[in-house]
Amino acid sequence: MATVTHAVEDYLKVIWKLSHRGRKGDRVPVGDIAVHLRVSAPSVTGMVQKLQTMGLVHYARYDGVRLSAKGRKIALEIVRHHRLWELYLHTRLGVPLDRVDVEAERLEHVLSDDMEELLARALGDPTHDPHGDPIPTKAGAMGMVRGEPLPALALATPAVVTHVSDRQAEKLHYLVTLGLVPGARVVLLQRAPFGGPLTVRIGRKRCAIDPDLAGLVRVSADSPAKPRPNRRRGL
Amino acid sequence: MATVTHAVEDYLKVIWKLSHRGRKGDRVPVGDIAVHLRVSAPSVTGMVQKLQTMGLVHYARYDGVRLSAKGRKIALEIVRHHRLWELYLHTRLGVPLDRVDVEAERLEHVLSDDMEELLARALGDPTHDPHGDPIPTKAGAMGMVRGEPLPALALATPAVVTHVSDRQAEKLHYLVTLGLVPGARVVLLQRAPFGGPLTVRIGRKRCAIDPDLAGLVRVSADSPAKPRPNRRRGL
DNA sequence: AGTTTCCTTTAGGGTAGCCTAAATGTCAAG
DNA sequence: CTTGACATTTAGGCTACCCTAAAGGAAACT
Repeated sequence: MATVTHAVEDYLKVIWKLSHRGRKGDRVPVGDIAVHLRVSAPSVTGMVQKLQTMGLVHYARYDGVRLSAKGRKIALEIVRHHRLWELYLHTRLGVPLDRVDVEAERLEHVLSDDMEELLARALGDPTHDPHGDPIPTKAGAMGMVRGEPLPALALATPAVVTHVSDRQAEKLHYLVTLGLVPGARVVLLQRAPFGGPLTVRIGRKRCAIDPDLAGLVRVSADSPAKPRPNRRRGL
Repeated sequence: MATVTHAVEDYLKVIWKLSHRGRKGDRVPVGDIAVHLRVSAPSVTGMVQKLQTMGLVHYARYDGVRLSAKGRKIALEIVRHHRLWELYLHTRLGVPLDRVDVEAERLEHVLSDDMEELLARALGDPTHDPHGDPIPTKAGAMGMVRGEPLPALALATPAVVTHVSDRQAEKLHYLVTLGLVPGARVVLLQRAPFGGPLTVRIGRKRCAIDPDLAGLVRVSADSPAKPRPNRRRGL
């Protein structure tokens, strides 16, 4: 079996991510992979063919890519690494929420099994990363993203942020400056008509926010049962 | 200027290390580099030529390699990364002393300036790594290895281990099992004649140890001024 | 069906870093 | 000063990953 290089890991992770957007089954278009990896389409075709000979993906010309069981296992390992590092960087080193992704991107490829175990233990075998995304277990099982989209929250109901999407870096950065991070207490005060802005109380500040942007945030009505760890201030 | 790849960093680090053994000035033989990087000699020649065109080393055929100022700066950065990670892994994650090197070997290449700063701060801007090796400052200044070789210690004088060489992995492992790690309290009880074994009290255990092996350990007569952090047990 | 448009793939190249085999330089001992 | 032992370099090749330009398929509109 050929070696699983960093590049291979990157491809598998991206394929895994994209296959969860449920467009055409779980078949991922080659072009999408190219965009997300910032690589040319021919490069992707080439690598995907290689991944197939390695038994990591299923692939037919002009018909998208699908992870094999073996490929998915590796992808989940990488995701686990990534999210463990994110949590670690955020809670232990104080790396700001909107920067952990970039750092973890490089660290994820560099984590031995021993270290993974120590890292997970030091963090108390966590189930979610600092964005609220679930961390796959070593066996490959994975929880759900918790909560409902902030725009769907009932008015005047105290809630806690459970998840902030990290898909778009700049938007995430803005949400962080608003204080809209996992663990924050929020109340939806008002919904302007015609898809207008939401008025939200975040902590003790109040602000208006576009519903599309707010859609990147998930909240859970205030059951203070699960106070997730989210110590330390940002940089 | 060409990119500083991981491989380039590895070469510079090894050249830096080897140039400190003071054999022929600071000119490092190509062959030694090959041995230490577990790479063929021709590969080294090729890379060294490339490093020269990058202005990172001085090099003349058949006459060894010397770091340029630019090369040394990069090498010291990598050493700083390496030793910061070692200290972090050991004190914060409980990675055993005889394994931190391997892990840090990969992590050293993956540390942004921001992260380096956070890491150093989280550790209290330390001056020495868990083996007792000095950590270069960001500016490139570096302290000394402290203490004297254990075999040179005066008899019956309480002392503290300040440094354990990590050059030979198996020997280090053995020293760790003896408890001969930085911070440990030792007393040299007896020196057998004709280069025979030393009898040493380590903590409250007593053991006999070959003087060559003991030479890998440095100690400082017991001034309890600097109790270096060395928390957590091993794996 | 014909044609346009938008993927996607093939063809052909490039760089980085490693290798082995063969040639060449250095140095010391006869 | 020659020769043998050993270190080093040159020559030629391989793999991994990326690229651009051009060819090929699929799907949608006329």
